[in-house]
Amino acid sequence: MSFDREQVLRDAAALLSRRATASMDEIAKAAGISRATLHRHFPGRDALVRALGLLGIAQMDERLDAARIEEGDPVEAVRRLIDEAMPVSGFLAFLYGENQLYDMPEVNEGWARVDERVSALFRRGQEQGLFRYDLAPTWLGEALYALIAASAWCVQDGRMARNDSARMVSELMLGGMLRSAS
Amino acid sequence: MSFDREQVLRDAAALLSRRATASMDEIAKAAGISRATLHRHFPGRDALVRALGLLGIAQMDERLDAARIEEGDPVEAVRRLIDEAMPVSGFLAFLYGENQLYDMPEVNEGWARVDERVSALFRRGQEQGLFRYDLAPTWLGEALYALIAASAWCVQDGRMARNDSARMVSELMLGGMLRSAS
Amino acid sequence: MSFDREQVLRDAAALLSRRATASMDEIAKAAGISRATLHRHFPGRDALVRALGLLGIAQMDERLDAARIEEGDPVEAVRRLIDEAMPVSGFLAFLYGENQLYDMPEVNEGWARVDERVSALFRRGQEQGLFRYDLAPTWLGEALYALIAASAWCVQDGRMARNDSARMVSELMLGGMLRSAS
Amino acid sequence: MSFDREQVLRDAAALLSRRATASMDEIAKAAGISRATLHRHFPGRDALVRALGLLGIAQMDERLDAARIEEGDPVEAVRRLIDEAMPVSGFLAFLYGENQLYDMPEVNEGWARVDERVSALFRRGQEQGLFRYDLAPTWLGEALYALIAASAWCVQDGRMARNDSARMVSELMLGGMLRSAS
DNA sequence: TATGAATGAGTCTTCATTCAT
DNA sequence: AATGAATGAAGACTCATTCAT
Repeated sequence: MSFDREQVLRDAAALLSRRATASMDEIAKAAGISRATLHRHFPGRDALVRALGLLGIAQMDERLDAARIEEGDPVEAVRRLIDEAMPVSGFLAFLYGENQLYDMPEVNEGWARVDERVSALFRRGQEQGLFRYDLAPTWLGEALYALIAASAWCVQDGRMARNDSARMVSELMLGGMLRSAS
Repeated sequence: MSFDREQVLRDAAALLSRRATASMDEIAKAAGISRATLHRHFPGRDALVRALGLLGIAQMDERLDAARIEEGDPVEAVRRLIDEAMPVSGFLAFLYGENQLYDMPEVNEGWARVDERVSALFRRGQEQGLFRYDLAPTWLGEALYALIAASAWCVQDGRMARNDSARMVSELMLGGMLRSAS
Repeated sequence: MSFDREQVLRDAAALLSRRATASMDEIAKAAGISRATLHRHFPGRDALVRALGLLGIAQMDERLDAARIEEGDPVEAVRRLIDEAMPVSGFLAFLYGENQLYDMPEVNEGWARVDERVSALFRRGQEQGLFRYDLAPTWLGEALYALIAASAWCVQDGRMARNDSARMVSELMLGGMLRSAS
Repeated sequence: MSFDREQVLRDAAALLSRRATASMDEIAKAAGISRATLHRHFPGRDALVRALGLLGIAQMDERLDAARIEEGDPVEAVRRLIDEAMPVSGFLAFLYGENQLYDMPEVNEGWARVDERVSALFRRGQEQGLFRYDLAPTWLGEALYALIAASAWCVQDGRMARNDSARMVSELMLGGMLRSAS
């Protein structure tokens, strides 16, 4: 069985974002490989966590690029952002929840860059008079990550269809739950 | 220094909801007592987690009662729910994130009851034509918990004023981030 | 250095029969392995004590078989019993002194079986008019275990030659200390 | 309830000779007093063990005096020794089994003195041609302590009548278990 | 003197990690 | 690359001990 680094990391992120206390043994099992192999490729738990952080950030950067969030209508940009981010929601959930990452400067910086890009989008929407002024861009960012993570867990647990998740997040973020005014 | 069980649990919930891997030592320090004292009152980590789960559920039940979420205008009921829940948002964040609780039947049942009350409110809002039909009550519940937890963390980290948090969650849930809706 | 389960148990029995309060660390050191390795093979102190009890009983059963204590002249049977038991005297001393074993049904039953075989030998000797009637089989059994344990400790402490120990016990049990009896 | 130091020590010796791992709590309960009281009178577990050792030795010295083991017929002296020692058999069992005592010089010396007096008796018996030459005085001493301890436990467990115990030990030591020659 | 709270110290236990096969 | 053994390091837990009531 060949070793698929990205798949292993995906499985690890999915597990760790739900159970931060998972042992290396459980992680290896979840990824379908042996402890020793896991250790060979990621020498130490810290190395694994770092790799998860770095890959997660790289993925997010790619997705933000693909979504061209700096361009066009902010509302549509938010939709594209969510659509693009959803396939890597497992990594985002991990990044959002894992506090150990705070001790890793490189990861921290990378995440700050990602977060800044997202915040900039929200600011741009506010400046164009499209987004509410009374919700801080920082909070909108946090809320977005929280909702994407929540939807990822719902999908994982079978409480939501994978194909619905992007819309569930987009609609709530953009329109709220009220039927009213629209 | 006298031992305040509820305060200890509050501190423990705040810490554990952020770092599920926190050691008993860290928890004790966060609560300002010694490891041994923590163990005397909660014999074993499981006991502590269980106590946290049970207290969190009891608190939520109280708050749902206080908010009278089964009564009146669903929109106002949601606002009251969020207002009331915010003071115990630390416990809610813990309940939302701690997967070990799944192994404790009593806690599980309690949480299911709380969750059902919340879902019922969302269903009621939909039946009255006030809430959108295309967002499942289950998802709205998850989103609500996720946003409350996120706001609790923002407050903890000093990125949001405590007094703003309820409004931040309410507005996003009810109105979404778009200005146009008003 | 390869792991020899029986040797580890032998060392543990020798130590625990003398110092019931010995820590797992001391036991591991006495066996020439690390604490962690000891724990890997015997997960928890109870498991170690149980294993010691079960092995001790199995050894005694074997030795009673080998000594054919149910056959032939009771006096000779007692001599054979002592001769055979001496090589496992460390385990017998452990079984004799360790009261934690009382909480382990399987060990308890095994020991009761061993004890019954020994008592039966003493009863048989009495019935054949060879052993004194005024010393109860139960007491003779206790005395035998106590003397074997005592001799094991004397050998351990270098106060008695290993090769003498069986005779020391046999002679005292059978003939008493008086010279006149001969 | 007045505090009876000797009674407390007697109870403690009885418990500790059987369960060396007994906690201070259990010891206090066995003696019918509170932990704090036990600690007031014996500041620390070591102090308690030391007090037990010293009292046990003092008792034995008294009993050896009372038995006048240095005088008269060695056989009768052995009988008197056993008769006198039996009431303090609990302490003797403790002294015999407790290895922690080896670290206490005063106790060690005291015990050496007691042991020497007992050994001297056995030597005297051999010199007078009454005791067997092939059983070393050291071994006879060990055997005597072991049998007295064993009988104490049998009495404690209800497997032997208190009034029989001295005879059970004397007869076995002096005459052995054989009916034959006498 | 008894009781219950609090804690430092030390033991028990687990886990990440390495190594040999 | 997989497996099982071995272990240091770290966390969980218990107990002796002190203190306040």
